[in-house]
Amino acid sequence: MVTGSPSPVAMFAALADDTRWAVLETLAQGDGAAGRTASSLAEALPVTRQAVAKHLAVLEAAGLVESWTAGRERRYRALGAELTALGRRLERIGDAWEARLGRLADIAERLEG
Amino acid sequence: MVTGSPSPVAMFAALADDTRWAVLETLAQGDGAAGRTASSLAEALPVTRQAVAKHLAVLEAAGLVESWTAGRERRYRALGAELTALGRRLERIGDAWEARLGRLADIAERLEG
DNA sequence: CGGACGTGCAATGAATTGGTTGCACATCAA
DNA sequence: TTGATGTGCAACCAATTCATTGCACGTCCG
Repeated sequence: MVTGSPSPVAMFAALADDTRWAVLETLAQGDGAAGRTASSLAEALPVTRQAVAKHLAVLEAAGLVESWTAGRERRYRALGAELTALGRRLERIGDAWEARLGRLADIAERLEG
Repeated sequence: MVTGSPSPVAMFAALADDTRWAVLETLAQGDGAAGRTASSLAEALPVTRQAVAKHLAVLEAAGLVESWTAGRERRYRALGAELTALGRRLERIGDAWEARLGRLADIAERLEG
């Protein structure tokens, strides 16, 4: 069953932890296409394999990571496109807030005048 | 004392809560320049004034909200520009991950060919 | 087959979080 | 001055989170 795209809030929660960022960045550094296992990641990080596995589960639930089975091991890769999409979303919201504040209007006026 | 710009992780933590988003959006809806008080926000939300005050403190520590004193009350306003900057940061990281994966190279090649 | 390796699940524990109530202090207005 | 209003701080509680250890199950290889 394909779970609908996760809520932004769930994504932010997934990104609100230093260890999780370390997992993500370690994951993104390697050869993405091949993927990496939780055990392999744990060797490069200061936490246990089980902790990494939990973080990967959170990240996958948030839609920021993808996983597949390869024999007796499970491989993961980072989904940069999802991060990019989330970033764009934030940008638009922030711009809307500033626009409402009337600042953009002032700037436009200044540019015209 | 001006605290250095808060860490992105702290910002994500601040954005990882539904009530906090409700606070932020209610704050951004009104006349931003005038600001709104915690009490005023609490009237429009299903939590107590103290809960709203705590959320505002978290948001301010994360650099997403600004506050100032006006007589006997404290007024807050949302800082959309900070949100926009955070969004851009996310975009760039996501793009870098995808680039490392070699997909952008493939796409470029396809566009050239 | 049988051992080694990789994974997943459950239980546990310390720390953090989101929310509440209660109270004390400051400020504006009648 | 006195009362009403708005804040801020502290104590407390339930729920969640991050990380650990221990164990059972599946899969590859000699």
